[in-house]
Amino acid sequence: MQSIRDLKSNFSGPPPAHIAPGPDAYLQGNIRMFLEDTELWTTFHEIGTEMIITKPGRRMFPHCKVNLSGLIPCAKYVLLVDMVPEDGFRYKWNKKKWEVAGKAEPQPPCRTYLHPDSPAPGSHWTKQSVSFLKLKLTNNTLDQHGHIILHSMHRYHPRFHIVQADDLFSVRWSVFQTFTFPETSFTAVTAYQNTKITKLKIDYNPFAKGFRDEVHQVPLSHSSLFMLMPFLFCSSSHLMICGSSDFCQSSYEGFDGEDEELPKRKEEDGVKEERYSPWDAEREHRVRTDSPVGADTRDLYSTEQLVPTPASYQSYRFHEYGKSPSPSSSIGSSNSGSGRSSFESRVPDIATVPDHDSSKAREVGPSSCGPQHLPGPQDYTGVLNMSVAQASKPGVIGHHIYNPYSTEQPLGQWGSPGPSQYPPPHHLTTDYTTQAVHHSYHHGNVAEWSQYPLFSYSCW
DNA sequence: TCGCCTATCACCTTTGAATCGG
DNA sequence: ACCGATTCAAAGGTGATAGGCG
Repeated sequence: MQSIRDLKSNFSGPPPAHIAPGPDAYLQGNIRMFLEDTELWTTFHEIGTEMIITKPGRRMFPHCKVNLSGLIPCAKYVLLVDMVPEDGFRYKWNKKKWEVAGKAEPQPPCRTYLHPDSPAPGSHWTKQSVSFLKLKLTNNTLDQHGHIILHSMHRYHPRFHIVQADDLFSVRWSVFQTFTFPETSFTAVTAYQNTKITKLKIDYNPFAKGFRDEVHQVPLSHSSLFMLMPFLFCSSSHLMICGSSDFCQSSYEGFDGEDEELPKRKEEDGVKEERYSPWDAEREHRVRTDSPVGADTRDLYSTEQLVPTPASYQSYRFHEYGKSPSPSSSIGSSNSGSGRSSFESRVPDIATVPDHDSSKAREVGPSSCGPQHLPGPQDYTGVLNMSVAQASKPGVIGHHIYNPYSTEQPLGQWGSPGPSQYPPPHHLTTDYTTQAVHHSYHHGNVAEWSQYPLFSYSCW
């Protein structure tokens, strides 16, 4: 068993010379993405992460922060994040636990958050962690600020896309990779439902410091918590062995007690083996019973690169993603190195809020790759619309085209796709903690692009 | 009545400009 | 003139709360 810490050391930096592949090999699968603050995410996930959504937009906490490696230093990349519904349900908080409250509402306008540094050379993305701090969530379907629009009382998880592209013109022709982290799933709410989540937010979010109870104040600040990360990783690494769902299945009631110790004290328990999401049990149940999608339907890894985490998520991954409509399927693509799947596309509404961070990115000094020309703010609105038009031409079909969504599994997956819509689940290697599965995505069908709005407003 | 949403509030952190001293 | 450290105010993020709405 290998802990995430080990994995990090294994994967950080460029590949060793003796296995050093050519540039194409970089494209073929050496890109690694690691979620930072995994302990914090896991702490929330164990209880059932909730994210406040408001009309003006609310930041996430914890916020998404990732480390990247395996990028070509000289090549430019674009980083994107979108939010994928976990399932086709609406939930309600009933007596200290989440319950299904019916079918999900129609999908809100789909938006993708573009990291303000994009595009930037690989050296920029890899030299430091990449933060999506300023990503905001909103429930305002008429939002004009480029925030990601979600439905309250619905469950989502962020999906990270990295695209090798010199500019946003070429994003859609480029190979992209998608990463998800199971512990980042959350329920969008307009007001916190679980008081334990509220406590965690207050304890760990510096902006909420004013609400901390001085008597029971957290001894560890957010930052100091992660000073202990190596120890915490050691503890949690035990939990990676989670082959059977029975082992990991939990009773959510275990978290119901109001005065229960917060997970921040988990280091006291050292090797607490039963760490799980409160969703696990319910998911398992739903999969077997009332899931409208079907339990064993799709190849989750054909479209997303699930990143192993220190916690025990494996138990439900197959079930979860087997029924989850989020990732698209890719018939015949999958793990064959040359596999190029054919996708119908759904064009995301790419948007980001103006951010001074982008100016920081442009301050990146010249790298060994020679002068970098990080573009200033540009109006890509027309740019990408034009790209859509061009993409519709038959002549460009052969290009690698970015396609986070497919209509096989459109992002608006609220309709209940029949099980036959998805190929059988792909069988993973049993130990995927040692090597992440890589997939590149390519467009095959671009005709649909024009159906979807792209940059309905300019927010650069 | 209930569940959810929204506006407002006080408290806090973050950020950047202004100032000062070496 | 330059640079780094410090100070301070404005901007913005936070959960709590009361009230509105269907």
